[in-house]
Amino acid sequence: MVAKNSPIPLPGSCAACAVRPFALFRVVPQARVGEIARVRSAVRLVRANEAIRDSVFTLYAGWAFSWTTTPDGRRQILDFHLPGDLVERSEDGAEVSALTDTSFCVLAKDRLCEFMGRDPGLALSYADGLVRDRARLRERLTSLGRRDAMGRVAHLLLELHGRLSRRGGADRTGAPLPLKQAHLADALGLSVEHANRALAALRRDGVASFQKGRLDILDRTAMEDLAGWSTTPAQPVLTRIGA
Amino acid sequence: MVAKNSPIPLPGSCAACAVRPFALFRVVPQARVGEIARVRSAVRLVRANEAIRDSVFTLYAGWAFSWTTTPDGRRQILDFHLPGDLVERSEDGAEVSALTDTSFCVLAKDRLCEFMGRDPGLALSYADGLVRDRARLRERLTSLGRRDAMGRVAHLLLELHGRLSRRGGADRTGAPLPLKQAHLADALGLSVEHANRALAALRRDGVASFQKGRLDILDRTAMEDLAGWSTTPAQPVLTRIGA
DNA sequence: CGATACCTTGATCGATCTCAATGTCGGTGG
DNA sequence: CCACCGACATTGAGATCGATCAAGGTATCG
Repeated sequence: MVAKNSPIPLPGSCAACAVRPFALFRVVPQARVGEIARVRSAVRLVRANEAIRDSVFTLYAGWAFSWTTTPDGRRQILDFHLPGDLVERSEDGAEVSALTDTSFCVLAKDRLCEFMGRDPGLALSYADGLVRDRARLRERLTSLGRRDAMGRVAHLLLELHGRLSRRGGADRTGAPLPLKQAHLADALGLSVEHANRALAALRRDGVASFQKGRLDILDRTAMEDLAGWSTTPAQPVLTRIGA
Repeated sequence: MVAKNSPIPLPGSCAACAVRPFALFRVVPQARVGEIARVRSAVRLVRANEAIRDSVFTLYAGWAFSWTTTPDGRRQILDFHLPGDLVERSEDGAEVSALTDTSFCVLAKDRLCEFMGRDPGLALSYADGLVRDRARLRERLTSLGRRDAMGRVAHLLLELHGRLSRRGGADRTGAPLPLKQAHLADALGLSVEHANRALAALRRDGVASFQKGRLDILDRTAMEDLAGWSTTPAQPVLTRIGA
């Protein structure tokens, strides 16, 4: 509700887009950027905690997340979305909400489909994103199925750190993470209280500290160990497109 | 190890393939089946419980499953694969094993990539499969995060029943499921003993019975209720290809 | 008949949830 | 400037669900 002055940058020209190297359209050569612009149907800004109603968009700035609720009203966070991510809503009953203030490019479904139907490289880029989503979900499933609270928390923190690193949004020892403990809890199938205790334990053991929106990795080895971190960084086997 | 006479059919000509309507290549018109045949690099038969080493294949007969283990040796089943499913190995550290005796067509990665790079419809068909995988994983994640043992079991049984139905492998009231209780447990993050108790409870309450490789849905409504079943059947938003 | 794989049951233990406070901090209105 | 408020984080105690450990039971197969 609070308006505050918006520090959130809005996406500008596709040609100079800062997140394109990480986004769906990274495979489109500079000479054909015009075709991208025609797929973009709107630019939008959504404030933290607001729902996002557009069904396909590329996040430009800020974080978002997808979630569902069970009939008894408990929330499960399905994935976090970072700048550059292609997000699709209502693939199922899932909702998408802004975690921080966000800005993004809304894509026209039909025009995107048409573009992909004409450009196999783009379709494969789309598939590549899906393969990554799947890999992430599989890791998370393993967390919820077979890791204890500390392991789950450590694993998610490492995952987010890694994703940020790849985009240049983190240094080796830490990163800003705009999450609340409730987000961690709802992503990991824990109660807020227990998530809190797990974080406290990580801090107590000198493994990692996550406070005031900042993650600090104090002992990477211990953390990977706790998380059962797979050294293999999930290589897509079929979507070896250019980038 | 036991040889038995193999009741497992081997895939034959692509043109007459019985599972193609559900498989990646469903989008290739009959006139161009020849191109499919060139992607197939081998036909294989793998016995129940054996590992599958091929990295990309279309399952033709039997069931398979993907799984990982945590460093402490606990198994997490990531997904079950049914006839027609495209399966990729080693996208991460995950293994694939035959659940029953299986037969499948091994695909040559490079030739498949080349085909998809030439035929956007095929690439989109690939993406479509990934979207479905993702939807399934999200449902499962919700199960492990927010549903209790009975809910998880009910949900997975309904999911498998639905997938079989769509292929004509089930009737409204039940279906053959070649799983052991250990598979349910490892897919759902439960101990075998507790999975057993959950199944017993479902039977006791007249909801569903899963015994000797057969699922019987006794009270569909109660079961969906327990499972927190989402009525929305996960519609892909971007991959509206022909089939 | 024994062996093996799978299912079932019981008793106990422990991780995590729930419920109920308390603490902290930034912002806001007086 | 101060008192208050709301959002979030933290802590404690007790209740629970599901894990573990330990036996049996059952069926199939050689």
